[in-house]
Parts: sequence; C-alpha cells; structure tokens
Amino acid sequence: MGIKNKKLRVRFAPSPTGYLHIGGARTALFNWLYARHYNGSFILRIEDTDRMRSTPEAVKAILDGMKWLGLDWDEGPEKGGEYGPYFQTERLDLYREFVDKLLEIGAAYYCYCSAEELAGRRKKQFADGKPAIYDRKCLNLSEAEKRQLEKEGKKPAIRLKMPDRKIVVHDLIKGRMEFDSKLLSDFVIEKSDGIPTYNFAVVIDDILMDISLVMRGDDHISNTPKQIVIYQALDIAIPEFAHIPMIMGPDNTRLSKRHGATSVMEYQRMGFLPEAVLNYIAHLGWSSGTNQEIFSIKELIENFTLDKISNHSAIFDMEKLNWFNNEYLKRLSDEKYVEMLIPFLKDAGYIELPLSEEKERWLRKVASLMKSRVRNFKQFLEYGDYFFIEGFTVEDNAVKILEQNRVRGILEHLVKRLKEIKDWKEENIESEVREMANQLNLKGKQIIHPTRVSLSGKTIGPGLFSLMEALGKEINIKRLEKTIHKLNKN
RNA sequence: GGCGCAAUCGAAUAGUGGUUAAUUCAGCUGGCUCUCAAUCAGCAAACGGGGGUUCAAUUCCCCCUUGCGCCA
Repeated sequence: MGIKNKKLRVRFAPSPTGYLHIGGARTALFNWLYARHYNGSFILRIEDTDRMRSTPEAVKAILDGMKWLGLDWDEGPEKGGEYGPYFQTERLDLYREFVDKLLEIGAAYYCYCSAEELAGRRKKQFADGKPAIYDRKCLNLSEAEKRQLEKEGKKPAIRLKMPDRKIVVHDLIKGRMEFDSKLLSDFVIEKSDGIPTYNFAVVIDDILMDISLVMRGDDHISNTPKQIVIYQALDIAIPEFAHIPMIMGPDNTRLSKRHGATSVMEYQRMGFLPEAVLNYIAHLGWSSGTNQEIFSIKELIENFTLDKISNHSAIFDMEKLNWFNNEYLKRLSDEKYVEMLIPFLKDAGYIELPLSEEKERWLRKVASLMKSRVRNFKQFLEYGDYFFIEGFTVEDNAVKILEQNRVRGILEHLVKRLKEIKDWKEENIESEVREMANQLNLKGKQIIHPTRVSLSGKTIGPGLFSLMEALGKEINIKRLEKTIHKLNKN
C-alpha cells in the first residue's frame, strides 16, 4: 500500500438519482470526520454517468443536504479544485484514455455479444448452479471477425480480462478478504454507448484524484476485487479500503422510502437540528468506546478513528434521534430556540413577520415552557398550537374531563375571580385559584384540569399557572367562557 | 444459484480466555408534581445453535442457521 507519504485524501461520491439519504449522509460524515481528524482533504464527486436517472435537482438536493449538515468539502461542485472536474459526465475523455490504454496492452477486449445473447447464456449458467461469468466468446476475435461484426452494425462493449489469480483485499474494517478471480466475470468497463461502467469510472477517478482511502458502504465489498484488478492492470498503487456497515430500516431491510423519512432534508423540515442528526448517525456504526452520548462536532472529529467502527449493520431508530434532538433543543438558549422556531411558526401561519420586540419576548417565554416537552419543532406546532390560534386541536380524552360533575359551576366561579386579578402574574393567578379551591372545598386539580383543557384543548402541557400567564388575561377569560357556553348547551 | 459480509438485552453500542456482562434510547415501577415533559431512584431485559481448542469460551477456530449485500 505504497501511499504512506502521500497526503490523506478521501471522497464521498454519490449518484445524483435522488436526495441525500440517511445512509449516504452517514458515509459522507465518516469520510468527513476522517479527513478532519487527520487533517486530510474531503472531496465531493458526483457520479452521474447514469444519465437516465441523474438529475440536476438531485445534485442540488445532495449539496443542500451536505450543507445543512455542515459537511463542507475541500474540492468538488461549486468549489472546484485542481483535480476537477468533479462530475463524471465531464470526465468522459479521461476514462476513454484509460480504456485505450487497457486495450493497447491487451488487458481489455471488445465484446460484440448482445444483451439478449448474454441473458440466454446466463440463464443456463444459473440453471446449472454455476456462477454467472462471461464465457469469453469475444476474447479472441480476429480483426476480420471484428470488422464483419461491425459491418453488421454491432457496437462493441469493452471488457476487462480477468487474470487468473486470487485477489486479496486488505480492508481497514473487515480485515483480509480473499476473492477467487475465477469466479469473477470479465466485466464490462465501457458500454457500447461509450459510457464507462460504475466500477471503471470509480477507479479512474480515484486514481486521478489521488484518493488515498476509499471509505464506503459495505454493499460495495463485492465490487472491490474487480476494482483492484483495474488498478493492477494499470500498474497503479491500490488505495486503502474501509467498508463501513450499512444502516437499515426497523425491519432490518435496506433503508428506503417505505421507512418514512429517509432524506436528511426531511429532518430539517420536521424541525430537527443538524447537530442532533449528525450526532445520532455518528453513533450508527461508530462509538467512542466510552459512555458519552452527546458529542459536539469538535469532539466527534477528535474522537473519530476507524478502529472504533463496528462491523455489523445498524438499525435506524427514530426514537433515539428524537431523544438526541430533545437534548440539543434543551441546551439551546431561549433566544436561539426562538430564532430557529420562527420559520416554523411562520409557515404554519401562527405568526406574522416582522415580530415586535414584545412579541419576541413573549415567544421566548413560551419557548421556555415548551422546550423540555417537545422533541422537534414540528411537534412544537402540534403541542403548542393553542398559544397562537383559537382553532387549536382538542384531544378526545380532554373532552371527557369537561364532562365531569360540577365543571361548569367551577369554571363560572373561576372566571369571576380571574376577572378580579389586577396584575396578571403566575403567582397571583395561582394564589387566587388556590384560595378558591379552599373556599369551595375543592382539590386544586378539580379546577386545574378543566381549566387546562379549556385553555389548550389538551390534558398535557406546561404548568397551568405559567401557561395562564403566558396566554394573557383576555384569552383566558374568552376561552373559559366559551367552554361554559358549550356546557350550558348540553 | 454463486460469491462475500455479519451475529451481545426490543434498538444503538461497551466489554472480557475466569465479570454481579456495562451504558444510552425505548418499556415498566416509584419519588417530585395540577397533567405531560424534564429530573431523581429503581425494575426488567442479551452473549443465535452445534462442535472443537483450553483447566476454563460470550470472547479463539470450524460448521450450521439466520440476516444483509453484490452478481444477473
């Protein structure tokens, strides 16, 4: 692995066929952490040779996801770099050069077999229980035969000739893996349309971009021996490899749309903090070896090493992500919390911008009440709707509380007393309510529960008296009277 | 079908040739409390199976099983 004295360079190389999903983000994160830990370079490369499925929108989505998570790249799209271009479709000439070279030295050859022919022969191999290997029909075609085939209008693909030997992969995470090249096919490196295949383009790019360590999902393990053969055919030093375990859905299958939110940007929309998402996915397949759960970005960088990556797949657990997010949310100052919350309130139509000083102060108070009770901003909108609108949701089990005995009388009495309060402060409200409970020989909760339901439509939430203060006297009275009115009708 | 990778509480991870196998999330019980969170105290919960190696295996080796991936 003669790359000892070279600068450390890693890359993340997504295909722009969709958004940046959790698994890709984790691969990007590990590469990024590795580069930052060892002071290397982190390169972003877009593998868009699949022109049918690649879109500019997907490129943007991936870039947006990376930016939101704070995974900045040293070279790549929008940034450039001396190893560019960083889009594979802009590198076609480069691949062509290497294909020519392999052809020239006899390490690759033209193949005129059609897809149908191939499929037929493969079927037979399959039926015979043999590995699906190209039968080398076109390996020794004479020039005349080739000319004849081309005259028939056949466009050749180009295959790499597999050497007959064991291929050993030294993986930094999986250890030594051995593959028998006899079981590997002479795979296509350039399709008949002139586009290089994935396995070929990756290798050429990694060579040209001086990548010193290839870190990627372990679904690529089977590709690795094929890629190594290309390095060897070209007589170029093989980089190091590190195959990291994948992230699975709760049913232990590959993470997909079926599992709900798999795009990192969906987490932004749901009101998660990028730090929390990063912290969580860092723990999927990696651990510091200590009991520490919460890591700042800086701490992740400091602690990240490959030997602490586990070697089995991990299941994505939304609940734990929620917990992480709540931890980060709680640590936010009220000011910062409100600042992040405002766009969500705005989108929900709960507030109008710009905000007055006073309203902003009030928002901070509300935030401090809700902070520990809410796990993401989307949930804030759901649990805290009554702070902003009259049409707040009313829980089914909340209605039952209002149907209990004496509730109407209690609320009527309460309204009278609340109207008397001059200074609408939590302490004053509480002493008024407590006093009323005493005089009427009631338990505090007999007043508190129906009041909460009337004010918020919910059975859960912040302490009632701070909630009442935050809502303001008028709204308290209005909502209580509304409940009384409803009870009168029944 | 061929090849490969993997296997510790429900989930994520620690950990060890001899341990009461640990932590966090989730779950449950209790304290606090007007509810819910938060918080505090506690409970429950795992080494996939079978062979070896060894005085001793969850740990090392092999096989099986299961899961996952790649190939088409």
